[in-house]
Amino acid sequence: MDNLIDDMLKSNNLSITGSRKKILEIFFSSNGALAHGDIEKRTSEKFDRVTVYRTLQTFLEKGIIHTIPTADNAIRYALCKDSCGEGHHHDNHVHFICSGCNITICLEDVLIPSVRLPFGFVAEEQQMVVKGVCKDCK
Amino acid sequence: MDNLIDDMLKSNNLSITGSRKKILEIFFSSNGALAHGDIEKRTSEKFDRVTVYRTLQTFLEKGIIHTIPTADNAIRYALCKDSCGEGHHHDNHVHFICSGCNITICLEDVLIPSVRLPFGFVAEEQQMVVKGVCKDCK
DNA sequence: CATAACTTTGCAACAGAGTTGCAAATATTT
DNA sequence: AAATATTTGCAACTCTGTTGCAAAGTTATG
Ligand SMILES: [Mn+2]
Ligand SMILES: [Mn+2]
Ligand SMILES: [Zn+2]
Ligand SMILES: [Zn+2]
Repeated sequence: MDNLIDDMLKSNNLSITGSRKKILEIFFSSNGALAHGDIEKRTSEKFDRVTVYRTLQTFLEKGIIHTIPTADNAIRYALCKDSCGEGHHHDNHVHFICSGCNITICLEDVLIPSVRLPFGFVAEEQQMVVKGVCKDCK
Repeated sequence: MDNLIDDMLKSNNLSITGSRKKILEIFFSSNGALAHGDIEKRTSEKFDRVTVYRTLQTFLEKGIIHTIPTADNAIRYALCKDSCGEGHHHDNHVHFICSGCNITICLEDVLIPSVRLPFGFVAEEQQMVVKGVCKDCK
C-alpha cells in the first residue's frame, strides 16, 4: 500500500513527501469524495492548511484527483480512476450526493449521457450530479 | 416592468422593498446567471452585503431563483422559469458555462436526460452542467 | 554518501466570503 | 394614523483561500 502510493507519486514526477503520502492515503481510505475541509480535519495538527491547498492543486493538475461541483460552495475531490493525466481529465461519470448521510460518491459505471445543445454551442466537458438517497440510507 | 416585479413579490407573500426590487431587476436585465459577487457589484453602494445574502436566500426558498453548482466555489443564481414554488424547485434543464466569456446560462429547452442508477440508489434531483464555447464566442 | 541544486513546507500576514445579533428603519395591517 | 410585523444596516466575528519568503526536506550528481 505504501509502495503503491510512492509509485503513484513517482510516476507523476512528484517528489515523495509526508503530506502528499498522507493526503493520498486519506483519499484511498475514504469511501466518498472529500471537501478541502474534510481533508484538513483528517490531517489535523499534522500539516498546515496551506499545504493541503497546494497539494490538492498539484494532484488536480496531474490528473490524480478530479473535482465535483456543488451547490454549497464546497467543491469535493475524488481520485481519478480513468485514464487521466497531466492536463487532461476524462472523468465522464455521474456523481451522487446522498441527502441522508451527505456522502458524495463517484458512480464510475454510470456514464454521463450526451445532450444535444442549441445551434452554435460546443461542449467541451460535462458534469452531472444526482442528489437522492444512497443504498445505505434507504 | 416595475409592476411585474411588484406582483411577483406580492404573489410570493414577500413585502415590497427597495433591495428586493433592485435585485429582481438585476436578474431580469442580466443575460446569464449571477454569482453573489456579481450582484454585489451591481448593487454597489446601494445595499449592504448582508442584505444581498438574505435576499438571495429568501428568493431561493420561495422558488423565485435556483442555484447552479460550480467547480469554482461561486454558486450562480438564475430566475426560475418553470413552475417552482415555495419549497419545490423543478428546474430540470441543462446549464452551460462558456470557457470563453464565462457566461453561465440556463438552456431551458435542453432537459436533463435521466440515468439508470445502481441498485438501491434513488434520485431526487439532478443537475447537469456543460462547459464549452457559447454561440457568441465561437 | 556527501554535497549541490531543486522542491516543498510552514509561517505570517492578508483579502474575501459568509454568518449572527441587535437596534433602527421600513412595510403592512388594523 | 397607530400598532404590528418585517426588513435592513451595522458591527463584530469566523471561515476560506492566497501570497511571499525563509527554513526544511527531497532528489540528482559525482
Ligand atoms: Mn468522480
Ligand atoms: Mn437554470
Ligand atoms: Zn446516504
Ligand atoms: Zn461565451
